[in-house]
Amino acid sequence: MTKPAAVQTVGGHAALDAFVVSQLEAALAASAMRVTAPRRTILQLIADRGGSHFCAADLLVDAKRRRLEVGRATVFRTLDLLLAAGLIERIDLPGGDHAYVACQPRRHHHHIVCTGCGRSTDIADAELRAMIDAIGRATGYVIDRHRLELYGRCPRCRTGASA
Amino acid sequence: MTKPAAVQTVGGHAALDAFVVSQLEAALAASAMRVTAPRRTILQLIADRGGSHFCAADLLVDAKRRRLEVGRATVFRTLDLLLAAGLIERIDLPGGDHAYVACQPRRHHHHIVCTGCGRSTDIADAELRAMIDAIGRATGYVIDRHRLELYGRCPRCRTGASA
DNA sequence: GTAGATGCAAAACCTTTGCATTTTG
DNA sequence: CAAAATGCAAAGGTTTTGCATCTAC
Repeated sequence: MTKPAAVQTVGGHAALDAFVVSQLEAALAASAMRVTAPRRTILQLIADRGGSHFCAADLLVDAKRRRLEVGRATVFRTLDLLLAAGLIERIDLPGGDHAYVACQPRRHHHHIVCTGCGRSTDIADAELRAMIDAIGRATGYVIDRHRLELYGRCPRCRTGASA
Repeated sequence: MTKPAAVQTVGGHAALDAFVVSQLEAALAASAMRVTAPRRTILQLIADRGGSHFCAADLLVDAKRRRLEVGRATVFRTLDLLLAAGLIERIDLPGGDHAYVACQPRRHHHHIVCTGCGRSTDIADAELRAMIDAIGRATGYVIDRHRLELYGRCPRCRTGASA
Protein backbone atom coordinates (compact mmCIF):
# COMPACT_ATOMS: atom_id res chain seq x y z
CA MET A 1 0.00 0.00 0.00
CA THR A 2 1.22 3.43 -0.87
CA LYS A 3 1.78 6.04 1.74
CA PRO A 4 0.19 9.20 0.42
CA ALA A 5 1.87 12.13 2.07
CA ALA A 6 2.48 15.60 0.76
CA VAL A 7 -0.99 16.68 1.67
CA GLN A 8 -0.90 20.35 2.28
CA THR A 9 -3.76 22.67 2.94
CA VAL A 10 -3.29 25.94 1.20
CA GLY A 11 -5.68 28.01 3.23
CA GLY A 12 -9.32 28.55 2.65
CA HIS A 13 -11.89 31.12 3.51
CA ALA A 14 -9.53 33.74 4.80
CA ALA A 15 -8.56 34.36 1.22
CA LEU A 16 -11.09 37.11 0.71
CA ASP A 17 -11.13 38.66 4.14
CA ALA A 18 -8.77 41.58 4.38
CA PHE A 19 -7.39 41.25 0.93
CA VAL A 20 -10.76 41.84 -0.52
CA VAL A 21 -10.09 45.14 -2.14
CA SER A 22 -6.47 44.64 -3.00
CA GLN A 23 -7.14 41.28 -4.61
CA LEU A 24 -10.02 42.77 -6.47
CA GLU A 25 -8.11 45.74 -7.67
CA ALA A 26 -5.14 43.66 -8.64
CA ALA A 27 -7.20 41.16 -10.57
CA LEU A 28 -9.55 43.63 -12.15
CA ALA A 29 -7.16 46.43 -12.88
CA ALA A 30 -4.96 43.93 -14.62
CA SER A 31 -7.82 43.18 -16.97
CA ALA A 32 -8.99 46.70 -17.61
CA MET A 33 -12.05 46.05 -15.47
CA ARG A 34 -13.33 48.65 -13.11
CA VAL A 35 -13.53 48.66 -9.37
CA THR A 36 -17.07 49.68 -8.63
CA ALA A 37 -19.28 49.93 -5.59
CA PRO A 38 -21.49 46.94 -6.50
CA ARG A 39 -18.41 44.81 -7.00
CA ARG A 40 -17.03 45.78 -3.65
CA THR A 41 -20.37 44.99 -2.09
CA ILE A 42 -20.46 41.56 -3.63
CA LEU A 43 -16.92 40.81 -2.55
CA GLN A 44 -17.84 41.84 0.94
CA LEU A 45 -20.90 39.62 0.93
CA ILE A 46 -18.77 36.70 -0.14
CA ALA A 47 -16.12 37.44 2.45
CA ASP A 48 -18.79 37.64 5.14
CA ARG A 49 -19.97 34.14 4.38
CA GLY A 50 -16.92 32.95 6.29
CA GLY A 51 -15.90 30.42 3.73
CA SER A 52 -19.21 28.67 3.31
CA HIS A 53 -20.30 27.92 -0.16
CA PHE A 54 -22.98 30.03 -1.75
CA CYS A 55 -24.85 30.55 -4.96
CA ALA A 56 -26.06 33.70 -6.66
CA ALA A 57 -29.39 33.50 -4.90
CA ASP A 58 -27.71 33.34 -1.50
CA LEU A 59 -25.89 36.57 -2.16
CA LEU A 60 -29.06 38.24 -3.32
CA VAL A 61 -30.77 37.22 -0.10
CA ASP A 62 -27.86 38.40 2.02
CA ALA A 63 -27.85 41.70 0.21
CA LYS A 64 -31.54 42.21 0.62
CA ARG A 65 -31.34 41.36 4.30
CA ARG A 66 -28.60 43.90 4.82
CA ARG A 67 -30.27 46.45 2.60
CA LEU A 68 -27.36 46.61 0.25
CA GLU A 69 -28.29 47.54 -3.26
CA VAL A 70 -27.22 45.12 -5.97
CA GLY A 71 -29.07 44.02 -9.03
CA ARG A 72 -29.55 40.37 -9.89
CA ALA A 73 -27.78 40.76 -13.18
CA THR A 74 -24.82 42.43 -11.55
CA VAL A 75 -24.42 39.56 -9.12
CA PHE A 76 -24.34 37.04 -11.93
CA ARG A 77 -22.02 39.15 -13.99
CA THR A 78 -19.68 39.72 -11.09
CA LEU A 79 -19.60 36.05 -10.18
CA ASP A 80 -18.53 35.25 -13.71
CA LEU A 81 -15.87 37.86 -13.36
CA LEU A 82 -14.55 36.51 -10.08
CA LEU A 83 -14.66 33.03 -11.52
CA ALA A 84 -12.55 34.11 -14.44
CA ALA A 85 -10.19 35.89 -12.08
CA GLY A 86 -9.86 32.73 -10.03
CA LEU A 87 -11.08 34.34 -6.82
CA ILE A 88 -13.98 31.95 -6.57
CA GLU A 89 -14.52 28.49 -7.92
CA ARG A 90 -17.53 26.51 -8.89
CA ILE A 91 -18.16 23.36 -6.95
CA ASP A 92 -20.86 20.74 -7.14
CA LEU A 93 -22.57 19.64 -4.01
CA PRO A 94 -23.40 15.99 -3.41
CA GLY A 95 -27.08 16.80 -3.76
CA GLY A 96 -26.57 17.93 -7.32
CA ASP A 97 -26.81 21.68 -7.10
CA HIS A 98 -23.78 23.77 -7.69
CA ALA A 99 -22.31 26.55 -5.66
CA TYR A 100 -19.27 28.76 -5.42
CA VAL A 101 -16.52 28.98 -2.85
CA ALA A 102 -13.96 31.66 -2.29
CA CYS A 103 -10.48 30.31 -2.71
CA GLN A 104 -6.81 30.91 -3.26
CA PRO A 105 -6.50 32.68 -6.55
CA ARG A 106 -4.70 31.16 -9.47
CA ARG A 107 -3.26 28.08 -7.92
CA HIS A 108 -4.44 24.63 -8.74
CA HIS A 109 -6.09 22.97 -5.79
CA HIS A 110 -9.10 21.03 -4.64
CA HIS A 111 -11.73 21.52 -2.00
CA ILE A 112 -13.05 19.74 1.01
CA VAL A 113 -16.54 20.90 1.69
CA CYS A 114 -18.01 20.38 5.13
CA THR A 115 -21.46 18.88 4.92
CA GLY A 116 -22.15 20.32 8.34
CA CYS A 117 -21.37 24.01 8.11
CA GLY A 118 -20.77 24.35 4.39
CA ARG A 119 -17.33 25.82 4.83
CA SER A 120 -14.61 24.64 2.54
CA THR A 121 -10.89 24.25 2.77
CA ASP A 122 -8.50 24.30 -0.11
CA ILE A 123 -6.19 21.37 -0.58
CA ALA A 124 -3.03 21.16 -2.60
CA ASP A 125 -2.12 17.58 -3.21
CA ALA A 126 0.87 16.82 -5.30
CA GLU A 127 0.12 13.10 -5.03
CA LEU A 128 -2.88 13.44 -7.21
CA ARG A 129 -0.82 14.40 -10.20
CA ALA A 130 1.07 11.14 -10.06
CA MET A 131 -2.07 9.13 -9.79
CA ILE A 132 -3.64 10.90 -12.69
CA ASP A 133 -0.61 10.22 -14.82
CA ALA A 134 -0.90 6.55 -13.96
CA ILE A 135 -4.55 6.49 -14.91
CA GLY A 136 -3.67 8.16 -18.17
CA ARG A 137 -1.07 5.52 -18.92
CA ALA A 138 -3.45 2.73 -18.05
CA THR A 139 -6.30 3.99 -20.17
CA GLY A 140 -4.51 5.61 -23.06
CA TYR A 141 -6.18 8.92 -22.42
CA VAL A 142 -4.26 12.15 -22.41
CA ILE A 143 -5.72 13.73 -19.32
CA ASP A 144 -5.51 17.46 -19.33
CA ARG A 145 -8.01 18.52 -16.76
CA HIS A 146 -9.42 17.09 -13.61
CA ARG A 147 -11.65 17.86 -10.72
CA LEU A 148 -11.61 16.39 -7.27
CA GLU A 149 -14.09 17.30 -4.62
CA LEU A 150 -14.27 15.90 -1.14
CA TYR A 151 -17.16 16.07 1.26
CA GLY A 152 -17.11 15.37 4.95
CA ARG A 153 -17.28 16.94 8.36
CA CYS A 154 -14.74 19.48 9.51
CA PRO A 155 -13.05 19.25 12.91
CA ARG A 156 -15.23 21.97 14.32
CA CYS A 157 -18.47 20.33 13.26
CA ARG A 158 -17.37 16.95 14.52
CA THR A 159 -16.60 18.13 18.01
CA GLY A 160 -19.24 20.81 18.32
CA ALA A 161 -22.59 19.59 17.13
CA SER A 162 -23.65 15.98 17.32
CA ALA A 163 -24.43 13.77 14.34
CA MET B 1 7.73 9.68 -5.58
CA THR B 2 4.91 7.26 -5.21
CA LYS B 3 4.14 4.73 -7.86
CA PRO B 4 0.39 4.77 -8.30
CA ALA B 5 -0.65 1.47 -9.71
CA ALA B 6 -3.85 -0.47 -9.27
CA VAL B 7 -5.56 1.57 -11.91
CA GLN B 8 -8.25 -0.57 -13.37
CA THR B 9 -10.87 0.36 -15.83
CA VAL B 10 -14.13 -1.28 -15.04
CA GLY B 11 -15.76 -0.95 -18.39
CA GLY B 12 -17.82 1.87 -19.67
CA HIS B 13 -20.50 2.39 -22.18
CA ALA B 14 -21.16 -1.23 -22.92
CA ALA B 15 -22.91 -1.37 -19.60
CA LEU B 16 -26.29 -0.59 -21.04
CA ASP B 17 -26.03 -2.32 -24.36
CA ALA B 18 -27.41 -5.80 -24.17
CA PHE B 19 -28.13 -5.75 -20.51
CA VAL B 20 -30.54 -2.92 -20.96
CA VAL B 21 -33.67 -4.73 -20.12
CA SER B 22 -32.31 -7.16 -17.61
CA GLN B 23 -30.55 -4.44 -15.70
CA LEU B 24 -33.64 -2.36 -15.80
CA GLU B 25 -35.87 -5.12 -14.63
CA ALA B 26 -33.49 -6.14 -11.93
CA ALA B 27 -33.06 -2.66 -10.58
CA LEU B 28 -36.62 -1.59 -10.93
CA ALA B 29 -38.36 -4.75 -9.92
CA ALA B 30 -36.23 -4.77 -6.81
CA SER B 31 -37.69 -1.40 -5.92
CA ALA B 32 -41.30 -2.11 -6.74
CA MET B 33 -41.00 0.09 -9.79
CA ARG B 34 -42.56 -0.91 -13.03
CA VAL B 35 -41.04 -1.80 -16.32
CA THR B 36 -42.89 0.29 -18.83
CA ALA B 37 -42.63 1.08 -22.50
CA PRO B 38 -41.42 4.66 -22.02
CA ARG B 39 -38.75 3.47 -19.64
CA ARG B 40 -37.52 0.91 -22.10
CA THR B 41 -37.45 3.56 -24.77
CA ILE B 42 -35.38 5.87 -22.66
CA LEU B 43 -32.95 3.11 -21.77
CA GLN B 44 -32.59 2.33 -25.42
CA LEU B 45 -31.94 5.95 -26.26
CA ILE B 46 -29.24 6.07 -23.64
CA ALA B 47 -27.70 2.84 -24.85
CA ASP B 48 -27.68 4.12 -28.41
CA ARG B 49 -25.60 7.09 -27.43
CA GLY B 50 -22.65 4.76 -27.38
CA GLY B 51 -21.31 5.96 -24.07
CA SER B 52 -21.31 9.65 -24.78
CA HIS B 53 -22.65 11.89 -22.13
CA PHE B 54 -26.08 13.39 -22.54
CA CYS B 55 -28.62 15.53 -20.80
CA ALA B 56 -32.37 15.36 -20.70
CA ALA B 57 -32.71 17.64 -23.68
CA ASP B 58 -30.45 15.41 -25.77
CA LEU B 59 -32.69 12.44 -25.18
CA LEU B 60 -35.75 14.45 -26.06
CA VAL B 61 -34.15 15.44 -29.32
CA ASP B 62 -33.08 11.88 -30.10
CA ALA B 63 -36.56 10.66 -29.36
CA LYS B 64 -38.19 13.24 -31.56
CA ARG B 65 -35.81 12.48 -34.39
CA ARG B 66 -36.61 8.80 -34.19
CA ARG B 67 -40.28 9.42 -33.72
CA LEU B 68 -40.36 7.68 -30.41
CA GLU B 69 -43.02 8.91 -28.09
CA VAL B 70 -41.86 10.08 -24.68
CA GLY B 71 -43.04 12.98 -22.62
CA ARG B 72 -40.64 15.53 -21.26
CA ALA B 73 -41.72 14.87 -17.73
CA THR B 74 -41.21 11.17 -18.14
CA VAL B 75 -37.67 11.65 -19.32
CA PHE B 76 -36.83 13.70 -16.27
CA ARG B 77 -38.57 11.31 -13.96
CA THR B 78 -36.86 8.33 -15.49
CA LEU B 79 -33.45 9.92 -15.32
CA ASP B 80 -33.95 10.48 -11.62
CA LEU B 81 -34.93 6.88 -11.34
CA LEU B 82 -31.89 5.60 -13.18
CA LEU B 83 -29.72 7.90 -11.17
CA ALA B 84 -31.09 6.47 -7.96
CA ALA B 85 -30.64 2.97 -9.33
CA GLY B 86 -27.02 3.77 -10.14
CA LEU B 87 -27.38 2.99 -13.83
CA ILE B 88 -26.41 6.50 -14.79
CA GLU B 89 -24.39 9.11 -13.02
CA ARG B 90 -24.31 12.84 -13.06
CA ILE B 91 -21.09 14.41 -14.21
CA ASP B 92 -20.02 17.99 -14.60
CA LEU B 93 -18.36 19.07 -17.77
CA PRO B 94 -15.43 21.48 -17.73
CA GLY B 95 -17.60 24.12 -19.32
CA GLY B 96 -19.92 24.14 -16.37
CA ASP B 97 -22.97 22.31 -17.61
CA HIS B 98 -23.80 18.95 -16.27
CA ALA B 99 -24.68 15.77 -18.02
CA TYR B 100 -25.26 12.11 -17.40
CA VAL B 101 -23.29 9.05 -18.37
CA ALA B 102 -24.28 5.44 -18.36
CA CYS B 103 -22.08 3.43 -16.05
CA GLN B 104 -21.43 0.31 -14.08
CA PRO B 105 -24.24 0.05 -11.60
CA ARG B 106 -23.63 0.18 -7.89
CA ARG B 107 -19.91 0.13 -7.80
CA HIS B 108 -17.89 3.08 -6.74
CA HIS B 109 -15.83 4.48 -9.56
CA HIS B 110 -14.86 7.61 -11.40
CA HIS B 111 -15.03 8.78 -14.97
CA ILE B 112 -12.72 9.93 -17.66
CA VAL B 113 -14.64 11.98 -20.14
CA CYS B 114 -13.23 12.48 -23.59
CA THR B 115 -13.35 16.10 -24.60
CA GLY B 116 -13.26 14.98 -28.20
CA CYS B 117 -16.07 12.50 -28.60
CA GLY B 118 -17.82 12.87 -25.28
CA ARG B 119 -17.56 9.19 -24.46
CA SER B 120 -16.62 8.24 -20.97
CA THR B 121 -14.83 5.35 -19.37
CA ASP B 122 -15.28 4.19 -15.83
CA ILE B 123 -12.23 3.97 -13.62
CA ALA B 124 -11.80 2.07 -10.42
CA ASP B 125 -8.80 3.34 -8.57
CA ALA B 126 -7.99 1.86 -5.22
CA GLU B 127 -5.14 4.32 -4.80
CA LEU B 128 -7.51 7.17 -4.40
CA ARG B 129 -8.90 5.80 -1.19
CA ALA B 130 -5.49 5.89 0.42
CA MET B 131 -4.89 9.42 -0.69
CA ILE B 132 -8.22 10.54 0.61
CA ASP B 133 -7.53 8.99 3.96
CA ALA B 134 -4.29 10.89 4.10
CA ILE B 135 -6.01 14.13 3.29
CA GLY B 136 -8.52 13.42 6.00
CA ARG B 137 -5.77 12.87 8.53
CA ALA B 138 -4.00 16.03 7.47
CA THR B 139 -7.03 18.25 7.67
CA GLY B 140 -9.00 16.72 10.48
CA TYR B 141 -12.00 16.20 8.27
CA VAL B 142 -13.91 12.95 8.23
CA ILE B 143 -14.31 12.52 4.52
CA ASP B 144 -17.27 10.43 3.59
CA ARG B 145 -17.88 11.26 0.00
CA HIS B 146 -15.79 12.34 -2.92
CA ARG B 147 -15.94 12.96 -6.58
CA LEU B 148 -13.17 12.76 -9.12
CA GLU B 149 -13.63 13.61 -12.73
CA LEU B 150 -10.98 13.51 -15.39
CA TYR B 151 -11.10 15.09 -18.80
CA GLY B 152 -8.88 14.38 -21.72
CA ARG B 153 -8.71 12.77 -25.12
CA CYS B 154 -9.31 9.09 -25.59
CA PRO B 155 -6.98 6.90 -27.64
CA ARG B 156 -9.39 6.86 -30.54
CA CYS B 157 -9.70 10.62 -30.72
CA ARG B 158 -5.99 11.11 -30.40
CA THR B 159 -5.12 8.91 -33.32
CA GLY B 160 -8.10 9.59 -35.52
CA ALA B 161 -8.90 13.26 -35.70
CA SER B 162 -6.26 15.91 -35.32
CA ALA B 163 -6.07 18.43 -32.47
C1' DG C 1 -58.67 -3.80 -9.53
C1' DT C 2 -55.32 -0.75 -7.77
C1' DA C 3 -51.15 1.45 -7.07
C1' DG C 4 -48.09 3.41 -9.91
C1' DA C 5 -46.73 5.67 -14.45
C1' DT C 6 -47.67 8.83 -18.27
C1' DG C 7 -48.47 13.08 -20.75
C1' DC C 8 -49.78 17.49 -21.18
C1' DA C 9 -49.54 22.09 -20.04
C1' DA C 10 -48.81 25.36 -16.60
C1' DA C 11 -45.80 26.80 -13.03
C1' DA C 12 -41.43 27.53 -10.89
C1' DC C 13 -36.64 28.38 -11.33
C1' DC C 14 -32.45 30.04 -12.61
C1' DT C 15 -29.60 32.67 -15.73
C1' DT C 16 -28.96 35.72 -19.58
C1' DT C 17 -29.84 39.78 -22.39
C1' DG C 18 -31.33 44.48 -24.35
C1' DC C 19 -31.21 49.01 -23.44
C1' DA C 20 -31.33 53.50 -21.21
C1' DT C 21 -28.86 55.53 -17.43
C1' DT C 22 -24.99 56.12 -14.35
C1' DT C 23 -20.14 55.76 -13.16
C1' DT C 24 -15.19 54.98 -13.50
C1' DG C 25 -10.70 56.05 -15.07
C1' DC D 1 -15.50 62.36 -22.17
C1' DA D 2 -15.65 57.71 -23.72
C1' DA D 3 -15.85 53.18 -22.38
C1' DA D 4 -17.56 50.20 -19.15
C1' DA D 5 -20.88 48.83 -15.57
C1' DT D 6 -25.53 48.91 -13.60
C1' DG D 7 -30.38 47.93 -13.04
C1' DC D 8 -34.56 46.76 -14.58
C1' DA D 9 -37.56 43.95 -16.80
C1' DA D 10 -38.31 40.80 -20.30
C1' DA D 11 -36.68 36.73 -22.57
C1' DG D 12 -34.70 31.98 -22.55
C1' DG D 13 -33.96 27.57 -21.06
C1' DT D 14 -34.49 23.88 -17.97
C1' DT D 15 -36.76 21.15 -14.44
C1' DT D 16 -40.94 20.36 -11.64
C1' DT D 17 -45.83 19.74 -10.66
C1' DG D 18 -51.03 18.99 -10.80
C1' DC D 19 -54.23 16.18 -12.60
C1' DA D 20 -56.91 13.17 -15.56
C1' DT D 21 -56.02 9.04 -18.04
C1' DC D 22 -53.80 4.76 -18.83
C1' DT D 23 -51.33 0.40 -17.65
C1' DA D 24 -48.32 -3.08 -15.43
C1' DC D 25 -48.64 -6.27 -11.96
